[in-house]
Amino acid sequence: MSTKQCEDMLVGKGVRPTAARILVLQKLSERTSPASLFELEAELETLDKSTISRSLALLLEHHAIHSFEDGSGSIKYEICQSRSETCPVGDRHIHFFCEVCRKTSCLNNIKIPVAQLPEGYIMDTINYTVKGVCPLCNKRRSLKP
Amino acid sequence: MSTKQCEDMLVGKGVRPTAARILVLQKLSERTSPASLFELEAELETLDKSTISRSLALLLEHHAIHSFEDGSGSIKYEICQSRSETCPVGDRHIHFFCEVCRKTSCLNNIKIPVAQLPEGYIMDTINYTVKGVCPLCNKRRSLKP
DNA sequence: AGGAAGTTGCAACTCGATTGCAAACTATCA
DNA sequence: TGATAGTTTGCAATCGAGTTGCAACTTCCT
Repeated sequence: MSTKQCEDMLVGKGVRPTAARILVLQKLSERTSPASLFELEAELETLDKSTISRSLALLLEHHAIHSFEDGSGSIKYEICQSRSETCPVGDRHIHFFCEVCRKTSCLNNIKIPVAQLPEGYIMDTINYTVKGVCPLCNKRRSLKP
Repeated sequence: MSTKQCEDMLVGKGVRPTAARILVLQKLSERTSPASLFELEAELETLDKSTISRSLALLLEHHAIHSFEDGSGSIKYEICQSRSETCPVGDRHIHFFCEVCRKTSCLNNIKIPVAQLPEGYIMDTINYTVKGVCPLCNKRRSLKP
């Protein structure tokens, strides 16, 4: 997304579009896989870790981004694809965490299966993350055993 | 489970049944909801945090227990229900994390929906955790708004 | 019994993330 | 324009979960 688009998205979500927030959102929009705070820090050299952390918290609060744990030990962040105010959980895709290369990827074509909860439970979001071995590592493995 | 049963389970999984490991496994077997390292430490006063941590790592390795992230910031552990060597992911239940009381509970009747992965991906395990508001907190909320 | 291997507790450390605080910036209004 | 209140940012310190190095202890085997 362009800087302008990011700015517009922030305003649309009710967030004051500061330089730092635009940079964080734009970086997330450019990526093809979810990013951790650490990765964002490395890719946004001009911003401090704490500034990125606070920006992410604000973007999360205003539903401009999602977060989830993939088992890597750090929380992953991803821009919210849906432009609607409430991003329906059933529209969201699942993630795959490779235990060999420790990379998380989006399985964009596979949507999160939404379970029917018992009476009384209110669903906010679902973390559906598959752990295993990705095709690349799988191939690498079978070549040199 | 009795001490003897825990010991047998450890031996069956190929783990030397030391006092610490039996205590950790037994504590997990007694609980109705998953426990964090911190909780286990509090409930097992005679054992050191590091001993519990190492025991959990070993039990995980030998598939006597499962672990998953619920978004609380700490990893949760749960005894493996299935007595079979490989605990099939489709037999496992989903979890619910309440964002109000920050407690994780098992939804024993709801099994993890298993997605079909694209060619080349090897599935090891799935983390399916729903976040939201539990019935108790929901009720409490509606009483005093 | 004696020695090797495995296990445990303590303290120190690692790592991801957050917080307190002061400086810098922004918006608003006189 | 300049004063001022409110917001945002960067730095350093801190937090909290978890792991590791090491020495003491236990278990196992002959």
